[in-house]
Amino acid sequence: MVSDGIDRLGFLIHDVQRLLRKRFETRASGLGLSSAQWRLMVRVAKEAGITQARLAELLEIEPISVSRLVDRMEEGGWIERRADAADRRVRMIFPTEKASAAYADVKSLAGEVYEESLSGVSQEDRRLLIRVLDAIVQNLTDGEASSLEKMKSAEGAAA
Amino acid sequence: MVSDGIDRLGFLIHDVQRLLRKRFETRASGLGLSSAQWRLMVRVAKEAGITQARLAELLEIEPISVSRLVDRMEEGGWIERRADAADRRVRMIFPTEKASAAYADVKSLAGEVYEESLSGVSQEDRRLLIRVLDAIVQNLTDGEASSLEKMKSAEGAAA
DNA sequence: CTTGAATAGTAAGCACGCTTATTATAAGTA
DNA sequence: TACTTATAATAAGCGTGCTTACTATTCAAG
Repeated sequence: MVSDGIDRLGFLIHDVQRLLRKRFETRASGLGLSSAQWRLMVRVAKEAGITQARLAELLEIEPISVSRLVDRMEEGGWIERRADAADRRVRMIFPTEKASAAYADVKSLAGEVYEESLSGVSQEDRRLLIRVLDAIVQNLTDGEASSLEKMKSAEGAAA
Repeated sequence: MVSDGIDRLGFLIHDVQRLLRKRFETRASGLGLSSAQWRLMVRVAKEAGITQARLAELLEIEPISVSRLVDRMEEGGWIERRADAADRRVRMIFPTEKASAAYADVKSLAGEVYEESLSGVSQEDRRLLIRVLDAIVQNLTDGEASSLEKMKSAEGAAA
């Protein structure tokens, strides 16, 4: 009950995240693509022309973090910013040729890392792992992420 | 096979780690203790007088990262550095009164966060989660961490 | 004892997250 | 139309990780 290991959950998740990131970045070091940059690249690949504000929402990081990540990715030649004719505040993000060419390779590289990390784990246990991780995300997201808006409306009505 | 969700493992682990850290730090914000500082504090609580070099090994971060983490924790009044009479290179780390007093509270706070995150997950699934995460750490650690030393010996013999 | 390698700690500077504040533009309203 | 508020992006500066490079000290060989 006390020794079910749940008290190690935080440290364990921290370790797994660190090791996965390290191994991915070691593999991708030839490309010069970090895991944060890869996460953003996936979104841009799915929706070319996406705005930075939308990227911030999807990646659940702050707009300023997107801004600087995009800076470095633009320098690295992975994406490019273009102006939006309809809204001059907006910078639309497009993948470069280089990004489109590398996409499939990086994706399979990520797949290899996952495969290595799950060596010896049964298909059934893998499915359960994903299911439980999804549940954790749900539990920690409920009443946090989307309730920000609700809070604002509620408080706003009182003020 | 393709849709077992394993291709989301990296993003999922990343999200879980981020959400756990965020919730912990929100709860602990009154204390002014970050999750990185908490990880270090646990080690110091278990072994008062531990050296920074040993902390770097245990936390699996670089000595320079420990150095600056310890700087901030010293400023925060959580730990103190003391000289080692036997080895003047060494700075021994001790918890302060404040740290000792807060330890149990922070530990139970962490427990609450884990409990919230696992709401609705059966005891059996929790045990399996921990087991699989341990397996991943094993898989990603093998031939990396401890082989550093072996590499050095091997290369050293050739040079 | 002296020389050279190893070890403990730190400095400088970068990546990627944050908070807080600012600028430019759009959109809503009196 | 003019004023106010909201939105998109960025700037400045901090926390926590990294690499690379440095100092101080200890240890191992000779």
